[in-house]
Amino acid sequence: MQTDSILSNISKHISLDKAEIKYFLSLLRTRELKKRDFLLRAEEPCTAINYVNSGALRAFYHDQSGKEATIMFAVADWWVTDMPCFANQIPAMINIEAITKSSVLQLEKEDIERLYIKIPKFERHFRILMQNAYIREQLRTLQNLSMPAKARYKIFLKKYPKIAQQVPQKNIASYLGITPEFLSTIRRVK
Amino acid sequence: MQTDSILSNISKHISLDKAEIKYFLSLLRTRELKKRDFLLRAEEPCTAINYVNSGALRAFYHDQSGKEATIMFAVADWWVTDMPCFANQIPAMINIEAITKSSVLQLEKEDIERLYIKIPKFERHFRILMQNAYIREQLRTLQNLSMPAKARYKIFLKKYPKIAQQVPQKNIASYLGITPEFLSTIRRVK
DNA sequence: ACTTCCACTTAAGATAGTTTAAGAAATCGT
DNA sequence: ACGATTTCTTAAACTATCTTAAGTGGAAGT
Repeated sequence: MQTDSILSNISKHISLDKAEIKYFLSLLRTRELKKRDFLLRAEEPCTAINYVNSGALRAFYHDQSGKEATIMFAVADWWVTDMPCFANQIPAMINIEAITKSSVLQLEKEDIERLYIKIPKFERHFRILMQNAYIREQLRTLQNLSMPAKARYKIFLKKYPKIAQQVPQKNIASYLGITPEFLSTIRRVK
Repeated sequence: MQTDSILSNISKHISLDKAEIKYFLSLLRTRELKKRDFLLRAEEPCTAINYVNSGALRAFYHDQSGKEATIMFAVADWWVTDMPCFANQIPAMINIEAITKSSVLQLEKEDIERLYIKIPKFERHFRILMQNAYIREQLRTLQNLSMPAKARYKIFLKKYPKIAQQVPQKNIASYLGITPEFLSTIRRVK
């Protein structure tokens, strides 16, 4: 199991001794995904939170009319799940699909709850992760409300240049909340 | 100082003994706001996180062109701050204004950091708050991307009926990301 | 090598939301 | 209780973004 990356992710916020590291790692399970495999499908139970070791994934919502809204991309060193459904143990609303061959480490809901009890420091780690996720989402809301699509696209390119190269245009369009056709016209006129 | 409400807010997630309660309360400072007073102004340092005892507040962003985007409302039993700026100790981007006469309890950044060290259980409390805030924002993003204004308005009314009654229409419009005029036409046709 | 499929582009017509302006209704200060 | 301000509504003209449709090029499958 590839564990260097996740341990360095965690050591950004808390420090663990050998026994704690061993216990933590014992809770993880590797999941390998080929391009276009689903890590999670809507309607299924969402039981795990996932750390991305390598590759790129996309979390998206499929509305009644079949239109897709991309909630987030996740590349190496990101955590991803359907948080509303993971937290409340209800069926997933969103899908998570591998855009490229990917490798993730999964931590099950029951195990993370045990982890919080056994090693309370992890509350801090995930408090900081949740705080950062909240901050990111809030800034995104702010941009969605106050900026036209073109400005949002430029910010996206600046903020996530790697992702912009790894994923198809139509996914970026659905992240920005516009159609692929309209993204195309935005791109035409620099 | 009114403390019943905040203690019951905290006891939803963690339990404190007498000494811990005493210490926690010693860190709080009451702030009374008249209607239209600002709890925080853009550009100023954002040093505190605020718990709303009573009243109603609105957090909003003012873009270059002077257009307002309402980030969130906060009524009794909500926590509010400019989280990006609070977390990173940079000048505030948003304003927080009292919509009605309000009373809040403030917890300073340095104090909350001390609190995390002295009573680590609070990491859990704020982990859950941050997680809920993240979930709320993510659902909002999803709605902003995949629904027209009218559907978003209906959801807003359903989710926050109290707020809908307490705040002016134009604020709701700026929360939804539309003009007050357009909100008016949406409301006309039930 | 050929076919099929999918991503991306372009363009025309349709719709959701904005802007401007004006009047009506509610609220505020004195 | 009054006038002054602010909020809400209505309507017309305008703009951003969507829908549909058609065409191009590249990737994948056989």
